[in-house]
Amino acid sequence: MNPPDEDQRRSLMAIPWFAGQAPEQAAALIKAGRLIRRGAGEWLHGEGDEETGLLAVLEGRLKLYCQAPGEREVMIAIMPPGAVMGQSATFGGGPRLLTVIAAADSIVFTLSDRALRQAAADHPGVWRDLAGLLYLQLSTILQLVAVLTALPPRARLAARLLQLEQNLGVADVSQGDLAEMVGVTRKAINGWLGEMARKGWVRLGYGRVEILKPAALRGVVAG
Amino acid sequence: MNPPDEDQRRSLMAIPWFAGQAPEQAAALIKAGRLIRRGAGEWLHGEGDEETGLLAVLEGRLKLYCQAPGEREVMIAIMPPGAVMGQSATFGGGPRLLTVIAAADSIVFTLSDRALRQAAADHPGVWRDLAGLLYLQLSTILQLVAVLTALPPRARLAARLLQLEQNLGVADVSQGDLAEMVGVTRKAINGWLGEMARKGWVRLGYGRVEILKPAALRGVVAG
DNA sequence: GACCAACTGTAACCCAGGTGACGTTCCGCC
DNA sequence: GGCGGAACGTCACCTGGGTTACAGTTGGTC
Repeated sequence: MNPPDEDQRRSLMAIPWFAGQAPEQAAALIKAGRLIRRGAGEWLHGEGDEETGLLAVLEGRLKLYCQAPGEREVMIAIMPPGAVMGQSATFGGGPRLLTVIAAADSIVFTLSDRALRQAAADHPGVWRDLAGLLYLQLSTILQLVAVLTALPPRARLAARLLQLEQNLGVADVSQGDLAEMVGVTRKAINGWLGEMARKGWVRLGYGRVEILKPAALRGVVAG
Repeated sequence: MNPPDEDQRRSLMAIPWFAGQAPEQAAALIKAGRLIRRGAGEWLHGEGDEETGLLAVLEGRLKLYCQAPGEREVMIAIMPPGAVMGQSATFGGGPRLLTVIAAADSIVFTLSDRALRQAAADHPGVWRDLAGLLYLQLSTILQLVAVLTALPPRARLAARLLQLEQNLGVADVSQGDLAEMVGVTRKAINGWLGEMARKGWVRLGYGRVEILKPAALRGVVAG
């Protein structure tokens, strides 16, 4: 719950979304925000924080859960360091839409909507960049929707793996989490990953999947 | 391609998103926009228009298609009159993300990002309302993602029907379109709708589904 | 070093839904 | 009033993945 120190400011400035802004504006935003720490498995907010605003992962990893009808919660994404998210937990008066849980010990930069508005008073460009961020998120999720409706399960798995590795070569996910995200059972995931491993496309680890042949996965996605 | 006339301005002002804004601001936005007409089946843009901005349906009905990997296009939503959408067809340099096609003869209000920025110069509140709109869309699509990953196919169908009827009691969709949105074959849709019809939950028509017992559908969604 | 929790591998059975193809009914247009 | 295209209803076969339950591993913790 502290303002970022010098080191952390530098890390934040390196995040693409901030890096793309006018330097003074980014600095102002960073100054207005707060850092919070969460241990693995901890719930992100809930202490009366404003629940609408921005979220940026500095260290660790956040799991995003979304409320589905019938008491279910689905994990829809995992945010790695550097990811930025515009969030509005309560909008339109409905129940909480998004639940954010730390998957590992994490340091997260948060910026409430109020702080955002204040910063925007001095730097009107904030609004444009916020809109840009939201547009970007919209396209990401839209893409997700397309994948979910159009692709058969195995292709969905491949798409998810590619999305999770993000050129890192490794996706840090358990097969159980993958199953939840893809919307199938862990058994199915396990079987398909086994196939892929036999073909030499991936190497399986404990809570991780190493992608050896991304091109092959892309082939599966394309059908 | 004309500015809205008096009547149409009134219709636009009645759309919730505009209605929620400061009247002068909404008026300025409406004045800055353009109306376009499209016949059923026509492609919405493509004549070199700016492709980022706002879209509001005045009359008719728009189908939203999203590009999925492997040359596939999935219909993800149908916009009824009154729906507003922030769109950014090309963002991040990728290929076209969203394709908009008129499902019936339609009149659509469009507002380019440039016009939006100009209007925002006089009425800074525009940005806040735009962000609000985008947040709202984000939650809608997020909800869609949750439904798609967590729910079994029949529940997805029920959820879609409820979403499409919007308290009108009738969903104007063909079974083929439903199939595409739910991500199953038309045959499956046909069977399930048949079941529901036998139970008296819905009445089937040509290119339409009349919802008689929304509560029963909600039950299916909840599982 | 021992323990516990989380994660991974696997089995037999079953049913939902996909495939591909066909005839029929409905709507709008000429 | 007839025609063409779109939407609906149905068939037989078959694969894929769900279900449930258990055993073997890994890694972190005390």
